[in-house]
Amino acid sequence: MRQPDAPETGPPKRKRLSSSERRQDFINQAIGFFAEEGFESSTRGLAKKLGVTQPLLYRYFPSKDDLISEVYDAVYVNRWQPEWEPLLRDRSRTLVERLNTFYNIYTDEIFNREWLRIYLFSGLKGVDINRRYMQFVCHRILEPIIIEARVEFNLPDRPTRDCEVEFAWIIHGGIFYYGVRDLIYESVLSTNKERVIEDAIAALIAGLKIKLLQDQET
Amino acid sequence: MRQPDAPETGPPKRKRLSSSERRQDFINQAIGFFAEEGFESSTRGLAKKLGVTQPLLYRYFPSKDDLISEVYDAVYVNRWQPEWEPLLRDRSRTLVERLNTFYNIYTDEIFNREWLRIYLFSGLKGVDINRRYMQFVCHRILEPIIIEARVEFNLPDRPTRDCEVEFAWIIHGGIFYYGVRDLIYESVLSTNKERVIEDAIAALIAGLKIKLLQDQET
DNA sequence: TTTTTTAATTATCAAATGAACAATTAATTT
DNA sequence: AAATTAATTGTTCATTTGATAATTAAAAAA
Repeated sequence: MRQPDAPETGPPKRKRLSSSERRQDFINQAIGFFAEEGFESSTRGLAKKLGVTQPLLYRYFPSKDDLISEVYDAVYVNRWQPEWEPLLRDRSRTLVERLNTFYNIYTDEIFNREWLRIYLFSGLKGVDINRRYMQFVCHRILEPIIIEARVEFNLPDRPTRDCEVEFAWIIHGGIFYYGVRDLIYESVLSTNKERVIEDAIAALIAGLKIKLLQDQET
Repeated sequence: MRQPDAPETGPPKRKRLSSSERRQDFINQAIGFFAEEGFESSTRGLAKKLGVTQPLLYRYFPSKDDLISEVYDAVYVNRWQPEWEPLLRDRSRTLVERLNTFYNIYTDEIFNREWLRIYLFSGLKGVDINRRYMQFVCHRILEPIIIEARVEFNLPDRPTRDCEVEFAWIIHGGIFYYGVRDLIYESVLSTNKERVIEDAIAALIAGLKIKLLQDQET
């Protein structure tokens, strides 16, 4: 039912954005929508959340899958900051400092409901981009850490070993899972992220030291 | 089209199982089905996998949600073996031995596609049983570990601190995430589970030792 | 055997979904 | 004021979904 005497303020008229603005807005909000509801959810539901009609979606994306692809890109590709990489290799600082700094800003970026849920949903869907992201983590984070650790401990350079990377994965995965417990499962005891990361990094470096020295002998 | 001259073998007539047999079979197979397809998947798809008609499901379960509840019970409740608990507290063995034994048999049970995917799906769905399971892990695994560690290091008994439990969660979560990477994401470097667990436990004990001694001072 | 019970099927319903299109309306630019 | 185009309304069509009612047939009881 219409408001009887709606004055100049008027009802919310249709907003007309430029084609590119609208498109970007769709992608941004689609992230939030699919993160909450899962990728199986309807385009009608999405349109409702967007505050537009469902046919409009098809003016901007040929199909639902195309929209989802753009969501993946926005989450996986566009959120990694290139300046994070040299940070790990900055030998003017101790390894502990570097790792703490890195994991704090890295988790500042990915520890939010949206990112984590998109990650988990896409992982369960078995999409390829998920596997590629894990390789990315391996090459851009874990292997550099091991190389830097070897320098820190004055050990000769050599390729990383699988079990060394797996150990780094244990800590990295533990930190990641802390974020999941905090923001998805909402069952975390201490919300002092910095402290948790500090302890995890300490265990990572201590563990790596032992492992790298062991591996040295063989 | 019917087979023209089907002999005595006959077409597969409807199989009539006892009520309880059929019901149990439904639950067992539903675990595998929902683990693969997610809980949003149709009861028709499930019935097809079961080799029965879809309405038959509703003779055994009032609704889809009721069936899903039974799936949760079968996965979360019925797979924990009570004999695992005293194992952690058996002080006739060193802590390293106990933890390695425990995590090897524990992961033997939960590291399979079914269990892990049900866990991840239900976590995203936000169902309560997931949170309850995490509390279970906390009280039955992590806190006992910390208490046993304090004994191992000859420290006086006292209640566990949140940040100690969180540290144990980091390692536990890292191990869990190793299983996810292996069986869900299928991107693991070393499939030597025992070795990975061994390294993780070593880091857990070493990390706990430092933490517990630190916490002692304050 | 005949009767009774009940497991399982067939046939459906009402609502929701996804893809797609035509015609219309209205905000912005020229 | 005219041209452009963003966005809406309205609709179609084929599928899919959770769920129910009525029917059929296999096994157990008489």
